[in-house]
Amino acid sequence: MTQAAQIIVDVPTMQTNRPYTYMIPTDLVDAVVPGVRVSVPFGKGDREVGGMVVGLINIDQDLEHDAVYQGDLKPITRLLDLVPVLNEELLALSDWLAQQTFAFRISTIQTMLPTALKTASHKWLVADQAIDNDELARLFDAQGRLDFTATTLSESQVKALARLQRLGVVHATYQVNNRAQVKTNTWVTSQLNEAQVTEKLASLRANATKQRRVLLALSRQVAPQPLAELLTDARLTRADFTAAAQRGWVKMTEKEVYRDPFAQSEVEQTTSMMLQPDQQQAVTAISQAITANQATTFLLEGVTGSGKTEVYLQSIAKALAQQQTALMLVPEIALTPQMVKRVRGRFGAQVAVLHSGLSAGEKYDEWRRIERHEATVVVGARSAAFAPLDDLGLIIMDEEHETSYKQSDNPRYQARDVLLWRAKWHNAPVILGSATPSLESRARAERGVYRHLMLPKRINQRPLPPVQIIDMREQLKTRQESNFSAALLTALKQRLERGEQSVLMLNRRGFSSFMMCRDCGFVLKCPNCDNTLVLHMDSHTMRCHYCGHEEAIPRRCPNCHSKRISYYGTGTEKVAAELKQLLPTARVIRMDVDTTRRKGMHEKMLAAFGRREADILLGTQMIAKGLDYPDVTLVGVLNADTALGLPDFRASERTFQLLTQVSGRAGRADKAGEVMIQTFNPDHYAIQLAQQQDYERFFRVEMNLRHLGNYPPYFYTALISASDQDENTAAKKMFELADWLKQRLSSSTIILGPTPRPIARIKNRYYYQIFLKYKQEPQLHDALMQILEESQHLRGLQISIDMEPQNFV
DNA sequence: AGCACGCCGACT
DNA sequence: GTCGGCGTGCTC
Repeated sequence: MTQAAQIIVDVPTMQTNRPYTYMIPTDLVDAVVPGVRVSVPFGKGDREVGGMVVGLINIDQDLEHDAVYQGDLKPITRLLDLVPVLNEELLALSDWLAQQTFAFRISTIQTMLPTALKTASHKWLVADQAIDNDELARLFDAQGRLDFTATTLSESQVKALARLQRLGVVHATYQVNNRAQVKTNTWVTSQLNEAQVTEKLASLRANATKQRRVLLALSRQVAPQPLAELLTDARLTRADFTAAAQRGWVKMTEKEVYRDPFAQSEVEQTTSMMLQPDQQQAVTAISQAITANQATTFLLEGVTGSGKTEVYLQSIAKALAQQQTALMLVPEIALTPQMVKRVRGRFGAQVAVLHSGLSAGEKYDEWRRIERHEATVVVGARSAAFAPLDDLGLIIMDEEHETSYKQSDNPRYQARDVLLWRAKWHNAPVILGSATPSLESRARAERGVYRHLMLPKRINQRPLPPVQIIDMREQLKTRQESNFSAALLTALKQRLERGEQSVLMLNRRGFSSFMMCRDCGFVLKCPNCDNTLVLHMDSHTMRCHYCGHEEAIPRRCPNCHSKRISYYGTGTEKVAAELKQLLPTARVIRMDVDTTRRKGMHEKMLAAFGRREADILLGTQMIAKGLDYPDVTLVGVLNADTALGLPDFRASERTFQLLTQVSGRAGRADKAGEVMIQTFNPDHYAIQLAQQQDYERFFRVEMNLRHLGNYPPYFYTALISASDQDENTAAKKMFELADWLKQRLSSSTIILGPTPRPIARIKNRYYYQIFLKYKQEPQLHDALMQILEESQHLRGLQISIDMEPQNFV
């Protein structure tokens, strides 16, 4: 019986998006199993590429089958893992996900693995003969090797090297690197007993101070100890112990350690809290599903402060009590230490955390703790949906309406769908929690697809803070171009006097500072992308957010040479400057993408605000989530409606969710809070209903509008985009495609477009898109697959497909 | 992706 | 004649 391996190679293209069959060398039989990474020769030049074993076949038995490749098989070169890094479940999930998102299988596999386990393939050129060209010869090192991947070479150099290769002067070798670095600590074990130490000490040369110190250190402790500890107190270096090891005094061993992202923070243990009747009902229903191993999906709808987290925690406890594991997703932004602390406070060291703030090494270590069953509860952002937990008993998605759960680039997956798939695999219930559920989820709850659980009351029984809407149109008539209405300013002053804190939110969605000429209306745009350049005060440049193009801030209008060109719109910097003028004594912390870019800054700033080192916290959307400070009695939204102008059918939903969420931030403890929303659209239903905190009404109104507009949740959506360097080619191809789709799909499907994308040109490529709305379209998957396959033959045209897109810009 | 094959124009 | 330009197709 001869076994061969089915391998997905790390070559992300349409043509190679299928398993390849490789021979298993005799010494690797038994070790090559599905889920291990390997290195294989691929293509004419036998360059080494990474690959993932996804299956084994018996070539003697299956020889007659058409499924088996009939040509000669190449052998696997090398094994990168001794133990599978993906289990059966995750391999199956990667397959399903590739289908769902029209991504390459290797891409979905890579997405599931921590960065440390992504292979990098490396190419070297080796000189076999002397190279007569001096310039080229200099590129090679003393061993006659040239790192082709790492060295930047000019085009002419590449060509010259290619000729040398053809002439047989040099040849190429390849290597697949395994980047997984296991961190180890050195431990020192003394090989001497007390008597021997004394004896050695006596016989030492008088000036052998280092040896003396080593022996003294050893005399203090016989048990093995970490080298680092020995080095702290005794003016010794690693070299001294290496020398001691050579003398046979000690034995040095490497012991694997985890990079612990919690290292510095000790958390206080907490215990279950008493539940309100609504909470109790929810926990009971969820517990029953956990016990019965039912893949029920619960929609847990509860206003801010209604105690959703306690329901999560007690449900997790239930799963753990059953010897099962639990997975909890939270939006990246909410993954502040506060949230992690709450989970860790209840479940201690068995909690693993996965989010983008961790280094590659830390993530890898957390991942291994999960994989080895040392961690049984995982809290993480979107990508943690793939945490390698076995035997899942419960899955939770907090703030399920958050758009960050959908990845915006390939593979464009929706974490919620991944969780529902895994729930089915494990027969485990899912909790989708939110104060303002997405219309999609809420509609499913309505139809009984999900079980609806409600937490309508706030735990402390205190009412939600009063919300006041301030009409900025009035404001504009009296005081010009200010970000602050008289009412908000008065309220801010009041808090200052009383020594209370305020939070100000600037809605940056659909909004940024750009340069506009006050005389001719000229707007500065990117020369590559036609996209408006955004003002960056930190670097004093105008920057394109799509291609990274940067240029100086213009002094005069490039169009009419007027000096009256200045920025338009509002960044937090500008607001902060205005605040300084209006309230010179107020201490302000400004929090936005620019000030929180550095790792850990986000937490630091929030902590400083929590310690009352500032009176006002000014920030973008990122401050809307998760903060809970007792002394905040005023929340102000400077511009509630910037998102409403966006060409996006979810604009109202997003605005409503944001305002509702931020309103919940005021007066959570014993002091009464107040919310002020500044807007130019005071009559808009999203703003009105957010003021009344009336999700139910909003749901009805919005559902009605979605129904009229044939939008989700009444219709499914898909976005096909195509780009080409030539605008006409892109447009022409897309019109053909739309026609073809019209023939192919049912008449109930609505095909919108093709239209140029809102930002039609990015990096000198022109974008066109087709938007599909459909109810039932069994043909759709095949049709889209066919489009992707056929686009391979169209040089230059790139097509991408986004199912249920979240962003249209 | 990256490599080879193959068919055309510009040279030693 | 050959060298090398890029368009085309394949990788177990």
